[in-house]
Amino acid sequence: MALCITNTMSGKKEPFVPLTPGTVNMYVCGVTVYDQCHIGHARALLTFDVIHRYLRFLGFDCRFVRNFTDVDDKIINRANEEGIAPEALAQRYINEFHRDAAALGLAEPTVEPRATEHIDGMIALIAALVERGHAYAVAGDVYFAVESFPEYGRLSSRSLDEMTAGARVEVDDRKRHPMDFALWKAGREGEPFWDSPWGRGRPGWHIECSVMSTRYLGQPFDIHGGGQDLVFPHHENEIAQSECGTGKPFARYWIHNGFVQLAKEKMSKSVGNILSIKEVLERFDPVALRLYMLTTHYRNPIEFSEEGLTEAQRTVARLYETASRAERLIGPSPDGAAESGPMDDFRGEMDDDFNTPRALAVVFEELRAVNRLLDEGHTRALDGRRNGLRAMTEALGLMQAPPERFLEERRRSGLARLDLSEDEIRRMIEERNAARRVKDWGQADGIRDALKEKGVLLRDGPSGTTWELAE
RNA sequence: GGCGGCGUACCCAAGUGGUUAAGGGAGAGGUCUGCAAAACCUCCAUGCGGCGGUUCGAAUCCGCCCGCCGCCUCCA
Repeated sequence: MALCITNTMSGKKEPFVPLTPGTVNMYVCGVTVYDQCHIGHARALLTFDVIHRYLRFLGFDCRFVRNFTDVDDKIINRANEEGIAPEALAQRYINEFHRDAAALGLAEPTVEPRATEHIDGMIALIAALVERGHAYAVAGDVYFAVESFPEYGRLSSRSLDEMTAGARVEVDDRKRHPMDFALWKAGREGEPFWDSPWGRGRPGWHIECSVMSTRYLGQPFDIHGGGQDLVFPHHENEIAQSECGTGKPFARYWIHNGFVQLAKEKMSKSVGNILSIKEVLERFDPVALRLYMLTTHYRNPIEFSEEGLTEAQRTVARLYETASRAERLIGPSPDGAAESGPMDDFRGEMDDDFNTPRALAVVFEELRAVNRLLDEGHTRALDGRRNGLRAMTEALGLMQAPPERFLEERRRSGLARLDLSEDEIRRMIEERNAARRVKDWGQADGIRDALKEKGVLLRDGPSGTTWELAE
């Protein structure tokens, strides 16, 4: 089965055929850098990280561009409030973004362009639009004339009439049509500006993505992605600008991820229910967050759930413990050949519009199979299955560190939150094992309970007693 | 008002016309263990918001109703 993708443009699942065999060009709208990223951003980031990883897993040479929008009204307003330069504010949040991205374990994009580095390209595209009669200048502003593009509204499947009827559209006499949008904004005092044929000013919101995507990927390119909320107006406007400016089609497959909800509600500033990535990662493992996100299909809404994250945390430990057990028994061989049956199943599910919930079902079945073989000490059969499990979890970005190192790190960071040292735990385990040797079960169980009270769980195995932290 | 999505077991969540409705968690029983824990094994929805309809056959298609959510304004 070949890869199929639900294309927002058609609303249907379509076989994915890249423009150039073996290569995928993908652009994903990044963030406007004026504030901390929240878990809604995390979902979009993780969704496209998994898509990116999976495309590479399939062997595609995947060129992945994710931008920063670093000139915008919100940035200017926020910078003014803080009394600092917009550039400084943007840089601060670009730095913050990079920290979050690293914490989330995102694979690096091929290019990470900034809007302010592409002003020339934007001016050129706007000039082309004016020349072709798709845009008009009014007192230093330049607007896109939506009526000049019959296809306008196709992505979001609505017509200009539907958009205007009863919609909350601001009245602006300078616009020819209420839905016309700004390509270029005349500069005001105290704002960043660039010289242009229409005077000093700055770009409108959508033009930067039209320019940066095609600058690095050509036009048309294969995949354009982003959050569901960008379908209209952002992506609709990008299409209008790019197709009218060049006369060529823009992006071929449109992918949009669903929202993160908080208490059944969309997370938004106005509701005041924002949860930053940082806050969440202070309490939950990034891999657990990733796993949790993947348990719901990327197009569906997902509820932020403490219970769900805690459960995911447990599952991540299970995954790494099994991988670690296997390494101890048969050694590491992450590049070894994988058992083909389960891998085919996994690919079949992922090929079906990146159906991660089903792909995870395969992962869990393999996890059980590997544990069974481990229990039986069946080393010969183990190798292929273990390699397969490893390959699947790596393709999803769930396994990014050697298992033992991950578990060690997890213990260390968890321990930092308890008033207990590793030595102390070892000492108590020693004490308990001494009691066990003389069959003083009361004393042994007492020590175990005391540790459990502190959040340390003991496990007696044939090769001694190990411990782990409760979630 | 216009456009779109969702409602599946105690919880999360796939499945969108056809043998037994994935998977995870919880729960029950079992193997192992001094007892636990972990791991493994077994069980756990004749039913998929409700009511009609189409069909040999529907969670899956159609209609109506109920409930929830998103977009139409900055938003991942």
